Amino acid sequence: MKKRGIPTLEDVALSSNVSTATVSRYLNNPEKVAKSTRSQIQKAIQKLGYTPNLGGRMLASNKVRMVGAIIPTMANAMFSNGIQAFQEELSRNDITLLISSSGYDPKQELQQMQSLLASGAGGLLLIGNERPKKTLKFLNQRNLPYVVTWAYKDGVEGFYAGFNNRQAAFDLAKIVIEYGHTKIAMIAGISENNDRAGGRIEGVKDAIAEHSDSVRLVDLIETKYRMETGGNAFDALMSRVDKPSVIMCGNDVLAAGVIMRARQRGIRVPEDVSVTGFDDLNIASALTPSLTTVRVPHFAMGRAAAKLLLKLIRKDDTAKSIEFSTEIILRDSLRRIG
Amino acid sequence: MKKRGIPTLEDVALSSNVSTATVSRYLNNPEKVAKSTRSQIQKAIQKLGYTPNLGGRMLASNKVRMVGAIIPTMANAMFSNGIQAFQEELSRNDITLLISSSGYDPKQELQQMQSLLASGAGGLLLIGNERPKKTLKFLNQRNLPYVVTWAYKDGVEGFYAGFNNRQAAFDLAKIVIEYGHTKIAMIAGISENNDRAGGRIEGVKDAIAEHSDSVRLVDLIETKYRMETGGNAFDALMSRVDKPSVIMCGNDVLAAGVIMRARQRGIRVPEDVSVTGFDDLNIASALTPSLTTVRVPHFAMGRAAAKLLLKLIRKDDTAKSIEFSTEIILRDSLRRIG
DNA sequence: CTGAAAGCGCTTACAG
DNA sequence: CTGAAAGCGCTTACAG
Repeated sequence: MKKRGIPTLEDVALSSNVSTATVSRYLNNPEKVAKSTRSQIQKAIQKLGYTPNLGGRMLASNKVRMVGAIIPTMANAMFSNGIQAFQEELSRNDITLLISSSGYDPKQELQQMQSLLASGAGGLLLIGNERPKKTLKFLNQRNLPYVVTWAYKDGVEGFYAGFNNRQAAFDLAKIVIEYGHTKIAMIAGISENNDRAGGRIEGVKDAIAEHSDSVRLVDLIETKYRMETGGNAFDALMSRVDKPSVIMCGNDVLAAGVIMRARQRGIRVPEDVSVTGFDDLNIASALTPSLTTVRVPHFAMGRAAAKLLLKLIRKDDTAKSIEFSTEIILRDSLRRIG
Repeated sequence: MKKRGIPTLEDVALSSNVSTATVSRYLNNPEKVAKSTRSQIQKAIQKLGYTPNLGGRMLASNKVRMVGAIIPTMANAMFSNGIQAFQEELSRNDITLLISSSGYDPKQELQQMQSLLASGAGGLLLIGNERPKKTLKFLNQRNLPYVVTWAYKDGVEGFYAGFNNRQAAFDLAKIVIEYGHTKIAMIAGISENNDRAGGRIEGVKDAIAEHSDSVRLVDLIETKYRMETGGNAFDALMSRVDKPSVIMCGNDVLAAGVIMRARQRGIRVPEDVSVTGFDDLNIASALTPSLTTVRVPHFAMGRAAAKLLLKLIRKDDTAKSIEFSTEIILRDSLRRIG
């Protein structure tokens, strides 16, 4: 027992009159050790209070014991449920989750990536598909298994457990148009470096383009996903001469901000203006009026992402991207007009 | 570059014409390396995409590089902001966060604890103060630094960065009583193994006890922190002959469920019944009516917890528990009566 | 079923 | 300011 008094594998070997190789075998593949030897070792471990040293293990073997996730933010509930499911699935496989946040900043994301790798991550969960060449090069160079979630792209290399933001927003916008709305405004997330926000904008534009004779995009404001900024954008929109009949929001947090601000201003939703969200967070059903939004299968997605990542780590050939479908949830904040 | 193609410190040394010792120094104490050497090494690291190997580092030195957090759940926004702040502060100190969730189950908490330690955690963030002897013994035996948050206890061993749930609930209940409410019902979280939920219940009871001649606790329902269970509890309360004039909820999620269900039932808040929450999540201000609640300084608390834990890890003598005060946020869901 | 030995990638006195 | 070398605790072919 060296300096720090912490018993090592060697101490166990000495104390049980076998080699370190045998103790190691006992620890990792007990069935490869004779029964009588097993109990000797077991006793020695008990007596010494031995616990394997992670550093030694990591260095000597190459097993993945941890994976990392980098999410834009833990504030708000946007990613909570997905990450919860991701972590639970990892835990079931005896893998620990390292987590960090990037604040929607690609530079920070790269930095966090490096730091997670340095912390032993043997795989990564990333949000969205848009990142600088430098980051991609790093990932590639390290040959690190990773899964992209919250987004989905067809026919592209890489592995996804996500959904098509553009399609989902398109579907919702089609319904909005079908409901008779011709003057659409959008309050979106900031699309730079954020393909989810960007995709949602594109989806709305696509739908409008299909009805370019009658429907138009009155205004588009990009802003941070916060209730307050959503409220501010709402004020800006409603002070236009050319007011929208519906405000499509890039997520539920923005929509909550809009609905709250509308109440403060005495503007009625949906009588004076309709509102839609995206995500179907808890908040969506709790708002007054309840929010028409897009339901994203956060939980299933997080879990699937973990399973996929695990397969990649194990070099399982059956690893395959999964696209989740989203669902339009019609509630009271969107009304038929015209 | 050995087999797996992952560059090692040696590769960097080779590529920059210095010894591994110097590269290591550059990594750990750049100021001990000549400027010109630094930039050589920097270039090589860039070129190779080198990231230090954790196993090697852990084995060679004894520095703490990761700490773990075990939170009851990541679903909902309850802990999100606190954990976000915690992680950011750790990141500033080059420490990675290992995270896991216990589902409010003490057995799982212990298991997660062991697994986080086996994953290299050199310190722990724990929520609340109530845990089985077995868990405490384990913590003690490992002599592991840990900080308790979301709770605070005076004159007890251990380190806290939290607040007094009982006092906070007491303060809110006093105001409720001052507003003229005499028939109080409470929908609380499940208090078994949850001192935060328990403390909030006690606080309300304390306040009622001070007015036992005029005020009483009509009913107390303990349930999971979910909107739906909150709604169900609301139904149960409003089907009583002896209806409460106010429903104090153990947190904002429950309160949101109550307000939503009330609307569905055609029961007006606060005209027919007042409602209060706890936490001041985003949702609180977005509800209609907006929710009277207790504001918890999640962000400051998470950050302080990280700083405290870091001090404990560094064996800094100035490490000291911090108690945060909470604030009553008066909004529309609570009205004066009588 | 077991052991001797090489090696995993890093840090750190120790010398210079 | 820099390098040679020992050593951290484990796993794993390879022999036997």
